[in-house]
Amino acid sequence: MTSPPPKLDAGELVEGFRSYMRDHNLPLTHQREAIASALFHSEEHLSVEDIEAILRDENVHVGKATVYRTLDLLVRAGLVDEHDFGEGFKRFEPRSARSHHEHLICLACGKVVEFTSERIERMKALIADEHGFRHHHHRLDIYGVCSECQGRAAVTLERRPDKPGGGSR
Amino acid sequence: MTSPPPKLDAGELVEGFRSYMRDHNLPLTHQREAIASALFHSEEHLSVEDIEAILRDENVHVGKATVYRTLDLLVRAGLVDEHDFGEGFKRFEPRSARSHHEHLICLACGKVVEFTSERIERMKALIADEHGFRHHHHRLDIYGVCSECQGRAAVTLERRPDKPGGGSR
DNA sequence: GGTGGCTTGAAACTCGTTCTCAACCCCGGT
DNA sequence: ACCGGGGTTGAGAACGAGTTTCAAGCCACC
Repeated sequence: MTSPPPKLDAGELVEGFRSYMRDHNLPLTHQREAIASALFHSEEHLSVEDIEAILRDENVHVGKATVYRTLDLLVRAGLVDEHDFGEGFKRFEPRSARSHHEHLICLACGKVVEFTSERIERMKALIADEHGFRHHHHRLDIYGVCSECQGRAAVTLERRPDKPGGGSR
Repeated sequence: MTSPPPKLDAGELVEGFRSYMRDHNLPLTHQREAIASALFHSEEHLSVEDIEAILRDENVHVGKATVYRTLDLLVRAGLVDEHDFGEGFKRFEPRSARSHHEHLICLACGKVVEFTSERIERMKALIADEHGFRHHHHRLDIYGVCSECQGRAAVTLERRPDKPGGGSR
């Protein structure tokens, strides 16, 4: 959906995956490599469906159970982050070298923009502390309409996760 | 799960619901009143299952389709907020007179604590602006372990929504 | 090359949520 | 009070993301 920006360290991630597998005595199958590679070479926040489509385009057939299983593996390996933008399904994103980031989601076109904020990082720790919580992780998603979509006349906000008016799945 | 704090303006909300129905020429059925009342008189973030249990205890039988439909109605009426804490199902909360608030979720016991932060309110607008987004709404959930659960020895973080290691549904 | 154990894929299954449709109820008019 | 029509209800079927099952297959080490 967004223009394809410079790839980040896909190679590194693939290498990290290989060594994780080796270290854990897990076989590195073709399927696993294909899935990991598809995800690592993408800048998007991919859904399982997206991943299946990419593999299909590459004429690699992988059952969906395997896709789910491998994504689980990647998440547990710490190489991929799992997100729920309230669409009714999950999205996955390679964990880059970049620090933790938040998301801006366009309600009109679905585009996801990432950003970081030192201040928010500090604040969340403070707030957890204030309430006696030991902070584990957090999630900040800001939903709005991106500049491009604001241009288009009378944008109807179809996808409105976690808010009034949200449609069906 | 939490101790029952002073009820907020349940009566007001029920009244608001009645006038919304009247204004929109929608029939006010027993089922709808029962569902709205159950939700408005609760301080918790209720799941559909929770609501069904409350109604069952009151010996009011309501089909689950109706529960979902009525919740939809309440959300559209702006009287109820819908939340997704990554548990695989939604939770509903009466929209109190209080301003928008964020959530602190205990990964061990599931307790949800609400808080507000002027600074975060301002920051989210600023950030949206910076990226050319017209801000619509946002969601900030902080996951951690509450003070009570920190006491219990070796708490295993079973429910880890939106993060590595998250279990099944 | 053989072999043991983990992985795979298809299909069945789970579970939250939505849809379908005939029976039913609310409510304004009488 | 009674009617009538349009929205509502409930049971169950349907749906869709995600998980489980299990026999067949592949990886890696010998």
